[in-house]
Amino acid sequence: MATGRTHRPATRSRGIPEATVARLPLYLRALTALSERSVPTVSSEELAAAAGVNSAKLRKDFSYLGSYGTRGVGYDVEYLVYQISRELGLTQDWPVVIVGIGNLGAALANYGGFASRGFRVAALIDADPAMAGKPVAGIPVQHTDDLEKIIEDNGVSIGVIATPAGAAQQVCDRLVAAGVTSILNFAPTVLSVPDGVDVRKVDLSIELQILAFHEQRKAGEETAAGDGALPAATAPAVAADDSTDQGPDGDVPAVMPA
Amino acid sequence: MATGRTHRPATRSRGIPEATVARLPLYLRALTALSERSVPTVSSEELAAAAGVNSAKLRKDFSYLGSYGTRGVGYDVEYLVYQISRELGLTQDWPVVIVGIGNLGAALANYGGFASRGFRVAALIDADPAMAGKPVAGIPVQHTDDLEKIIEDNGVSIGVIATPAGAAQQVCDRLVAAGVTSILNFAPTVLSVPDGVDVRKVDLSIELQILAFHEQRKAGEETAAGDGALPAATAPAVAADDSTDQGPDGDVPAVMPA
DNA sequence: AACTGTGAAGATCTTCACAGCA
DNA sequence: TGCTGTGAAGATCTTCACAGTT
Repeated sequence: MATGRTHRPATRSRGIPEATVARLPLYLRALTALSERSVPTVSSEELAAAAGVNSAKLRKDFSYLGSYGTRGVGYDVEYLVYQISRELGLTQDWPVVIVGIGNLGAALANYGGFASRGFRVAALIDADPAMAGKPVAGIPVQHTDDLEKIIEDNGVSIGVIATPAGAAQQVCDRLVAAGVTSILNFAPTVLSVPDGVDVRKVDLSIELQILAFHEQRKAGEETAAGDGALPAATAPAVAADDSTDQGPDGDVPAVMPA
Repeated sequence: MATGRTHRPATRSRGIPEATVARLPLYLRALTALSERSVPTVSSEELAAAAGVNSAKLRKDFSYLGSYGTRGVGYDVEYLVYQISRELGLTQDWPVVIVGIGNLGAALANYGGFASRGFRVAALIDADPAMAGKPVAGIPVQHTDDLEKIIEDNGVSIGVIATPAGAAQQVCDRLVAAGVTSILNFAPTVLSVPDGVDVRKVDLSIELQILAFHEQRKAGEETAAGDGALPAATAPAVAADDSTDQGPDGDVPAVMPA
């Protein structure tokens, strides 16, 4: 979605596949955990298991970043953490604004992992005058009227939209006009943005619908395949593949923000 | 991720591509909006624009469901809404439990769109004894001790995990053991599940990291490509493609649920 | 004339399998 | 010997372009 947009001929050299980029955060998390346990090196097999992907895929992914491993040994954990962080642009600080401080917006503001890795909540913005000044997660909520000024003053380039669907496009337009070039959209709307602006969407409704689809199919198979014959595998296996399919929503925004 | 899992030889006939399934909710939402405006028919071109995808893709997607359109005319909105709903399994009611009623869990419980389309919050579960009995979104929170009973009594097959990362796998195991076969995971953990159980993950941290990657690249291009020559397109264009890349997280769960 | 449905080409992504280095 | 890095095969997904239908 919106992300993989190839503005320009899609650079050949710096060309890290979008699917790979989407997995780098996973690897980074697994590596961070290893780092905290002071594990010095990991093999592609071990790391792949921790990240829930297959080892060939992981090696191929890393090959796009360069040759950071050592044959016969594996990868140096600290070194990889640094390289991936750098590649993802996490060695710098990204000020983020959250627009729409309702249930979800407040939950996001309280999200601990935010600050943990390169991101900092620079401001909370809401259209409700009654919210203005009220602190959420220790940060005073500001009114939408000042959106442009806030974006500019803080040099914000990443915005999170957690408003109701109806307000999303308008908020998006203002964010973009003010200089934001990356948007994480929690409202169940398809946002229109100029070329060069990336949009990613997160939607509870869509996810549930996709699960329902598979759930329904399972129910059907039971009857058709006749359960009983071929007990089917039940041994625990790593599930998380690489979510190459997630999709946006379908109805109302995840929680009705202010 | 976990979803596209092809248990069994991957049925040939009923084989709707995973990428298509992920887009059906998008189409459904666009169609529902048209239906509310009493629009009788739409062309693939119009619907595609509303859903933020390209029309050829939409037509191909629909072709997997059957031939529901009329050449020279388009698609009957009501009919398509029904067909897609049926395909997604939304013509039946899916009881859902949310485990971990912290900031995020509460926000999810309050999510209006939940009930709107086939889903019903059957129960809220939290490990904090102090939460027990307290109503959230009008539903009394129940203690984790009763998890199995709740799942069985309500015939729940879809569970939402909004606990801290540390508790996720354990909760997942219990949900699965009690009969849940589809899980929506908001905790930043790779869940291990038996074959046949679908897991989808939603992670704020991952999404932001992916945006940061592209954001960083944009900054680099500016300098390299030398802005000035070739002003580049700036005309608003539909952004939302089809989120075929979303990924799971990387650090802490979206908001620290109880 | 307008628009769907789809074979075929193209682009991406995944997985295999093994050469090559430590 | 152990494990990475990667060409090549395979699987999916996307887009084209046009035949077919109303």
